[in-house]
Amino acid sequence: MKALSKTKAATIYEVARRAGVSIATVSRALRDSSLVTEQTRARVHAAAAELHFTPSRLGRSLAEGRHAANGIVFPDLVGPYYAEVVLGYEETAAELGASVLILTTHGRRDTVAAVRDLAGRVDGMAIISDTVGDDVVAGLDLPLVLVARPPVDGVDTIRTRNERTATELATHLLGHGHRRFVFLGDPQAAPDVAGRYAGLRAGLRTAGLNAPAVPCELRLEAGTAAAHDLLRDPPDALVCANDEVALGVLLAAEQAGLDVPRDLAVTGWDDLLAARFAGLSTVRQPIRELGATAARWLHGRIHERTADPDSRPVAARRRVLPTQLVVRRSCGTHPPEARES
Amino acid sequence: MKALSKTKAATIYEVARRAGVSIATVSRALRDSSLVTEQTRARVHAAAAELHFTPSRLGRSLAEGRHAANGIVFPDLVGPYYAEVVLGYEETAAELGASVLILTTHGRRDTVAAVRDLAGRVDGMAIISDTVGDDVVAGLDLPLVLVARPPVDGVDTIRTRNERTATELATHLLGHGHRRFVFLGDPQAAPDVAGRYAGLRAGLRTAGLNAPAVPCELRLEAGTAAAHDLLRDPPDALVCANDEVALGVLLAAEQAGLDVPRDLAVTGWDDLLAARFAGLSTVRQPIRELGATAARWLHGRIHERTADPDSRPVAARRRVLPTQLVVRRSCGTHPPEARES
DNA sequence: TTGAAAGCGGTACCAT
DNA sequence: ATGGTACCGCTTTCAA
Repeated sequence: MKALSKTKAATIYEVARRAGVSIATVSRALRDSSLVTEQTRARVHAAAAELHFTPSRLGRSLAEGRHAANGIVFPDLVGPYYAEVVLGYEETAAELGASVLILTTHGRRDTVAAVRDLAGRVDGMAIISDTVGDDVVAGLDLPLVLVARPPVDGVDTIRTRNERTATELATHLLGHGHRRFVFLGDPQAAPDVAGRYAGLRAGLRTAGLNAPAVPCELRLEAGTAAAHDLLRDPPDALVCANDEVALGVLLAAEQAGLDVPRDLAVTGWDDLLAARFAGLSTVRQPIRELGATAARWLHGRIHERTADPDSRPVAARRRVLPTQLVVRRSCGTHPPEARES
Repeated sequence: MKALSKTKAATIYEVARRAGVSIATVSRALRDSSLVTEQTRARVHAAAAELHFTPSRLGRSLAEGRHAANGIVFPDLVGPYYAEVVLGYEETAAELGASVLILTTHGRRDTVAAVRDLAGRVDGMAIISDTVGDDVVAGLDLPLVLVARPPVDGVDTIRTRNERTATELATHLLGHGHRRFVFLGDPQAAPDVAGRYAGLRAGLRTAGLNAPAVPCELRLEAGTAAAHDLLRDPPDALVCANDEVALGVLLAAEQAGLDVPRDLAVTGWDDLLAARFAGLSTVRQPIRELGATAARWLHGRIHERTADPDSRPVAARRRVLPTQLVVRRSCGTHPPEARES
């Protein structure tokens, strides 16, 4: 019969009694306040150590009026994309002394309630992509950073470049001689996708061309399924909303006995690890930096009022991080030196 | 001069005053206690709505003595592996009403302090892989689940099968006629890797063979670098600790002008998306289920004491989830029907 | 330098 | 059914 391992945690009162001082003094000593004698400081630390005392976060947060935690809301974590954003976010948040709470909205029943609940647990939060509507965002009463999502009045927003690079991509594909284009993805579904489609069309317009958009979920299987139909009468180039879709298309093309890029050019977006091995031409984004910047901005927003309550609020920030075309095999035949392995 | 958007949140006291009742009644009404008149219930709800009142999580948690949040500790989120675990974990935790706090230990200075801090913010936590030492685990005074990590006395542990499937893999490779093996990975670095190496050796032993282990980080670049040396005198088969390493090897082999699997067989572990496109033979694990189970167990542990304080603690649980060999091109030439695309 | 006490924002027991 | 009030565990002002 051993003693129970799950013992009740010691409180500041017990430490105080053991050290023979008041709780106020314990608090000061443990926070290295300069108003404590070295002697008492030592006594308190000793008592705390003996009792394995760790201040309760709840008590502390309640008294301080802050959580020392930030939230991040995203659709899911299936592709590497969001994982990378979260990683950059957590890393930077941790450096700045904030824990991170995550919330995925994908298969959730009441997203709005979940987001509101999260808002009650953090000092600020990042909202990625189209996870919650503008009205909800506007109604949240805490520092916010929008990531890869259309701006909302008065809220900081950070994105990666979609349109311009998509236009570049279009130009590149035109250079291969492709004329019949199809965009595979749903511009309605995500702002990023909308931007890519818009950029593609802008690029094609210069050649007097256009491309229909075939809605498609951002998953590999969806890409394969959509391709099965499209490949009966394949276009010259299939521009996919992201790499997962494009990889699905490659699979379907192989099954259909089509050669990429001879019979059909295919491009993606994100530069997943798999894209490299599939020889997929795609677009690379500084995803990690996206998350890191969000965390940094949030930290700034959270502390700016505290630091100087009289300072007028800084105007909402906007930033667009550059993206980069990655040319591989799948978009058309290139002279060897133009290719990247 | 508009009013500040960041207004101070309303408290239960203000709602009480506005509704003309006591805070006790507000609390009851909002939690749908049956001891409140329908009339007052309505009045309170109205007052709460007018003030946009949301109960403070801190106040609530402090009073209830629980966070309604779980933690999860993992090395990083670079590969898809941990992301998938976290995803399964968050999904299930959310269903069970718990928020999720994440903590990555990778580039962190004081891991132990960070883990202890996290412990103070949650009701229970999952610890993945070798992120913290046994002593620290044993010292944590809250419900815990160990994931993909050697058991610690009295703590629940869940893993995926390594040894047995690695032995299967060895047998399969021997069937291809391979005799000279090298294991690429550091058995010291992670318990999963150790298990895979042990299983491989067990399998080779049946043929009177052995395989040296060449330490290597679990990253693609590390695989490429390590392969550059090894490929001067290539073994028959290079068994890699995970897919990222194996993919790095494939890249190196291509650069060296070696054909896989003719000149060299290569295998990985994890079945990343990229593995499929690289034709890499590997092992698939129910990663998501790993995280989901951890969340479920944790929920059970957290609530078992509360539900029935007199119940004797359940013995530490152990579970090993099955894994599955995925045979593709890279391990050797197969008759077509034995292959999986 | 130290202590007493007033919050922080709720929950739930005990009366009425 | 409702109100008063004692916590929950800490920080911080105000006095001494």
